[in-house]
Amino acid sequence: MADGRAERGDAARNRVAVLRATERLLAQGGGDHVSIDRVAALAGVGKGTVFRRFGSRAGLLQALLEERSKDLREAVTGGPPPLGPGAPARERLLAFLDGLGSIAEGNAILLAAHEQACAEDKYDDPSYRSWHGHLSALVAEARPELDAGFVAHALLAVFDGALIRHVTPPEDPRRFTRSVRSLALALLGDGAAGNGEDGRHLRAEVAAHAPEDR
Amino acid sequence: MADGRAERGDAARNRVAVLRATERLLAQGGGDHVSIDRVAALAGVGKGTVFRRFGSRAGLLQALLEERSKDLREAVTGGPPPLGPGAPARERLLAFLDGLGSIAEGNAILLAAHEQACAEDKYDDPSYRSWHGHLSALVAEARPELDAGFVAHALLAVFDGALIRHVTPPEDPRRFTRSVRSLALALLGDGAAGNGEDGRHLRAEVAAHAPEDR
DNA sequence: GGTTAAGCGGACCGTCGGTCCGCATGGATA
DNA sequence: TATCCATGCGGACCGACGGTCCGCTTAACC
Repeated sequence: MADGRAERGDAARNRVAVLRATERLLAQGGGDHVSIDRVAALAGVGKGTVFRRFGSRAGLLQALLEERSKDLREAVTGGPPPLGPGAPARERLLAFLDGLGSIAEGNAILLAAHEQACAEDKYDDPSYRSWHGHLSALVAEARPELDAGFVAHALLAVFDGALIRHVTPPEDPRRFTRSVRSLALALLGDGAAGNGEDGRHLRAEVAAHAPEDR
Repeated sequence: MADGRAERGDAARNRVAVLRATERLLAQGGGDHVSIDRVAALAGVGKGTVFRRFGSRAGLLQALLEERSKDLREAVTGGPPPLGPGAPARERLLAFLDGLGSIAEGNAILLAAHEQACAEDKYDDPSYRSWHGHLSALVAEARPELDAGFVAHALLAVFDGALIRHVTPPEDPRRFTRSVRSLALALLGDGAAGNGEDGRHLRAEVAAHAPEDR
């Protein structure tokens, strides 16, 4: 966006064709089933086109992932509380993890494929950096005595495609997100502000900072 | 071990040659620098031999990793406290994480290469299963109200080769292990002030999922 | 020395991610 | 509508990879 030149019509058409082909392949086979050759063939496009558009296999998967998490990103930066600014850090953090959990549960295979493709560069990926920045700011605010940066890495480390598949039984597809939430609660010291149902206990041991964001 | 047949002399010799070649390549280049062809060539051995011995690239790296963590495994199962049986769960857990941290810090590249090679099967790897079993038993004992299985996965998730390299500055090679320890302390509730005395609650918010993963 | 199963090696295979470059075309301009 | 060229296209091509196969060698036991 904001490029000097606008994207040409055929280019735009091809981009969505490639993206759609990728998700179809992802859905019908494992992550390693998605090779560039296959994607290109299914999209009815040359291989070179895929690389011109996305740079690499990792870039392609990244783009798809970004598309799937765009809503969350917007909600986090500019939406209403508790995801967006305005809510206490602790609540924002839990809400964010819930949101990320939903996405991750629905895209475990994509996630795994992306991790595989990124290999070492995963932590330099702008998308990862942004989640990490957000999370670690919230951790720093909610629990200043912790090493926020590392805790944020640790929380994100759990969003591993293969792990999600490993701990998700077919009959309980939301279990992963619940587990993440209870992990976060244990880390933050489970005060209040869980889900609405059992918010009866309230604990003020570690001062929860007043609502103030950023 | 305990095979019907003993290992033939040349086979044994070749096995160590391959292992040594692998670690030399690992040391002198990145994880992707270790291809089977190169390993075989450096070991002065045919490619087929490597596969006969180790089954796959993942198996080869696994074997090397196992060799590097053999001491820890023995210390954990049969050694003196606090690593071995006898110490309180909390202390054993911290000692174990320290031990694993040391290994991981010294083998981040190997670790990363192994993760890359294992891809999806990582969580079925016997070595992973064993660490996970140990950790989750300790967590269950130290903090019965937590979902021990998932917490154990979360703690292990942090031992990611690429992450370790990412958070380890050259001038402080032990930083990762310290971070892990403080993470664990936060999770277990840091009995910071007193030792056996732990000022925290014991809340029984139902966090107990079935202790079973798929 | 003879026998035989275990081990060996490297040619071979299919596939992959990625590059390259001659050709087609969208779309702004006149 | 005719011209023009940057942008984009496609698929042949490349080197490298993990893994297999099979005819030959050899260690170890009688």
